[in-house]
Amino acid sequence: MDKLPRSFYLQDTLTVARDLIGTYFVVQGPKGEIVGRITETEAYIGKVDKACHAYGGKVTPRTKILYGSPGFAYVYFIYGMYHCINVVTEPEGCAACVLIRGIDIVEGKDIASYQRYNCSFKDLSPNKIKNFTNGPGKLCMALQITKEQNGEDLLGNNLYITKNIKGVENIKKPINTSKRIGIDYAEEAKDFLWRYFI
DNA sequence: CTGCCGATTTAC
DNA sequence: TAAATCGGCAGA
Repeated sequence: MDKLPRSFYLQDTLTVARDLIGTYFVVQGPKGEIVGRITETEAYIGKVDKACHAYGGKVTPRTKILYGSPGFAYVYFIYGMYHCINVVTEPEGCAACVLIRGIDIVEGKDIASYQRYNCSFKDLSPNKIKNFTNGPGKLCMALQITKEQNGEDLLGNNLYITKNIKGVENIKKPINTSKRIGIDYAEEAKDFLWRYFI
């Protein structure tokens, strides 16, 4: 189990977004461990990106964490009912991050299922399984990630990412790119191919 | 303090 | 296609 080091998050944001695909997101929650293989990410880079919350150097209480050290969680509340989790990238002073948009749960399915649908995983319909954690708000619901986790160190013990987990082969699949989702207001930035997925 | 809007999800 | 639902932020 190699926890990704600080130097990983220090890299260029597009590199981090691409290389996070296929890694394992681990949450030690109150009810136990949940592990999900990352299948979809998006990059946000404040300096040049009108879709980023910290575009143009904007500093607010919410965006402050983005300017800090890499390898910390940026969790924000959206649409009055959902949370999204990002990992902060690049050196301190650069507001940039990677949004985790999709995972496949490989451990702790039942815990996640109760947190998302309030029932056992075995009782999920095919449709619910398909829509289990294939969106940023969905996966935060399943992993019970809220603003409690905002600012949490991803090199700590509660929340981290590993390259591999024991007993599970990290199969490399072709990584696709596309425009990012839900940012049509962002002018030229809406066309950046900063979404990565398998 | 007021008012608008959103890096979404779900049901119809 | 539209509703749900409220914190964040800009502007008065």
